[in-house]
Amino acid sequence: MLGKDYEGQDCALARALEVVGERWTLLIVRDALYGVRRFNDFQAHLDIPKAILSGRLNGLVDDGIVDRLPDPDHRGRHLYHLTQAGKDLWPVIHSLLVWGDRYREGSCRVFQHAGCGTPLDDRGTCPHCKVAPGPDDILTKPLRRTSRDDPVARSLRRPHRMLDPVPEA
Amino acid sequence: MLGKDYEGQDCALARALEVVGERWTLLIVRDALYGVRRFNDFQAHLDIPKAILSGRLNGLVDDGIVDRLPDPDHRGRHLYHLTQAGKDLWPVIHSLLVWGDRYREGSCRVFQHAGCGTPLDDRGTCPHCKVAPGPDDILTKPLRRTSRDDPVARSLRRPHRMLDPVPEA
DNA sequence: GCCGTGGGTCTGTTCACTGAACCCAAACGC
DNA sequence: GCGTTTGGGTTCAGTGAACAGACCCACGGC
Repeated sequence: MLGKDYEGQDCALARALEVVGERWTLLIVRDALYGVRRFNDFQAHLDIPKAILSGRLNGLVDDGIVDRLPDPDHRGRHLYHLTQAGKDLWPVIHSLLVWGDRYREGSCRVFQHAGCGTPLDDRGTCPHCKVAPGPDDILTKPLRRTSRDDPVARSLRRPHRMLDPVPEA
Repeated sequence: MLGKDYEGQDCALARALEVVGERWTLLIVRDALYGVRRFNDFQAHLDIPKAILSGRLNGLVDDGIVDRLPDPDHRGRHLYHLTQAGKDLWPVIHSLLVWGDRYREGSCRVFQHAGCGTPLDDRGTCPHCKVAPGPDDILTKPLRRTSRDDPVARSLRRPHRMLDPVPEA
């Protein structure tokens, strides 16, 4: 995107959008929250050109949203996983999911507090425990079968805890 | 943006980003929440090329985020104001503001519940009343002087209720 | 009539997104 | 050993969006 910055805007919103406002970036963060960690899995699940994915992951590493670690099972490969700053983007993703669910198309997933199983409300809080759990304390499961059929989509059909790594295909 | 859609993504997040994921769009919605309604005011406050602003406003009207009404004071001009779907983007804006505040730069504004004056917490709820007020029930005021000096920025230096129209320059 | 202003549209340049091709190192089949 | 596949990229040309600036038209003031 030409000029991804918003120089003149003295505003925290503009600063946040400079990091996550580019095309694909929030979808990558969403997948990372779902537990995707391998380059190939992102690519398979997002249908994103490799050059763009590579650039976005580098940018997210530079911006401190994601850490790049060597993959212990495969020399020369990497695992990308969210930093605390990345995990703290969950409220952003969740509020967009809620809005899209209400005004565009029904959601395909439900999110519930891992501690008690209660579905989260629109503000991301557990109505039972009165807390706003972070992603590592949330279970998600699909509401319906989606149209995708890649290895990541297949793993995500089973209920699982957010941030839990998706198994290798 | 070439291909603003995310066809293969069967997900409410992708649908939401198809509406508000383009450059400038969320900043326009932010200004609309602050009470900006005139084409010229958006342009002055955002430093956005007129062609882009025109395109974005048309897109937002098409997507049902904004209504275009004739300006009763100036024949031939329009006022853009948020629909309910647009006002419901407030949680998205707020969560991005909170994230940008924490990880990028300190916020320049504070938001408080109009009913009781209590500042909102990070989830957008009023800790005193235990409700999540909509934008028409929120007061905002600047925390510090910003670097901008256009007519809209000057009006926004005074505390005011969100969605209240900014006065004509 | 003339000028200034609001709200655009048009134009040419720059630059990001895209798919396809290419590359290299490691793992695998035999 | 050797050829092939796979992962994780980089490079390339084509396309279309973003941008600044020029232009345009309707209205109001004088």
